[in-house]
Amino acid sequence: MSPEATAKGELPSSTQAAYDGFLALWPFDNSDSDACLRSEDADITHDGLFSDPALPKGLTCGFCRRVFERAEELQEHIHGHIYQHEAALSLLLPLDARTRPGLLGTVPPSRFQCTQCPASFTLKSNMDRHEKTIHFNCKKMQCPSCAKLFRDKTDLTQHLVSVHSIERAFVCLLCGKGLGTQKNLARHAKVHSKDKKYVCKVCNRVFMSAASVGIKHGSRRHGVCADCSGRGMAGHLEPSGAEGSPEELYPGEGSYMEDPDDIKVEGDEEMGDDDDIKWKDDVGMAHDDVILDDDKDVDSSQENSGENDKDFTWIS
DNA sequence: TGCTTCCTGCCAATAACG
DNA sequence: CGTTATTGGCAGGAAGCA
Repeated sequence: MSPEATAKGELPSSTQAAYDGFLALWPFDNSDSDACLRSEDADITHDGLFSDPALPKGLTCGFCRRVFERAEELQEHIHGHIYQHEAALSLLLPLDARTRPGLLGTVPPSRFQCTQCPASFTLKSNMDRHEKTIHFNCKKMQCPSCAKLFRDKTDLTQHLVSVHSIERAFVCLLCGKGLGTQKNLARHAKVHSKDKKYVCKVCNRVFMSAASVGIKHGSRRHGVCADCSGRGMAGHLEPSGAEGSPEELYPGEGSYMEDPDDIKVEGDEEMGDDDDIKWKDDVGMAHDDVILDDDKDVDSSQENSGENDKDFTWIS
């Protein structure tokens, strides 16, 4: 994250990720089938919360729809919601973002904030799109085969090709496998390319896909595999076990590094065939699986041992 | 300026494999 | 059955166009 970007108030990727996580906690209401009209129908209270016109006004919680008999009870109840959300956000956001004024209450300059949730966007049109699709559940493109709704033509086309079409227009030149979309072909190509593997910076295990690095939410952002980020973390901690969370162990921008200079496993030529890949010996993992053999790997692993907390080992 | 479209990355679900 | 690879869908950024 450049200072310029910081000065502009843009969110670091980790912060945006925290935002994403927070959005999952935000009480979206997509239940209204006629939600495209909702922006006109719905009332926004002074707290910025939805008040459903169909429910008794002023006595219904905009978060959970609980109905109260007295306004004071409702007010106290809503404050509880707000406290919960702010507490959750304070845990999700990096320290600098927590302390930076404006993040919880307003948008950074040059960004457009959604009127219904804390999300902000670089373009107003993107914000409008967000509000329509997320808050008003307005998706115009419908699949003629399964009636599933999509945001735009591209998503629908991708769905049609990948789900309903037998034809696989995009063929892998290396294995002949056909894929429905260019995106899937590009992703499939990584299977053959040895220059795109993902290595956990704690245990150095190599994964074929980014999704496999951290199945569990969040761990991938720190370049730590699911094992090391959560349940399996204890095995890789210092005996003192002082610092517990992956966030504490691997702070920073939250994004993985993609710097070939930091790669210590000598990816391309060292790995040879995929079958040659094995687990690192020094982490005590199962040896049935693949690992980067080669003395160089061991050496570089040792070199890297003291800087595990520096960068995500991202082979590219 | 607003809308549409494409590109991209992420996550969850599922298939494949040992 | 556990782990890894693959896939489909979602959503934000940004370019193109009227």
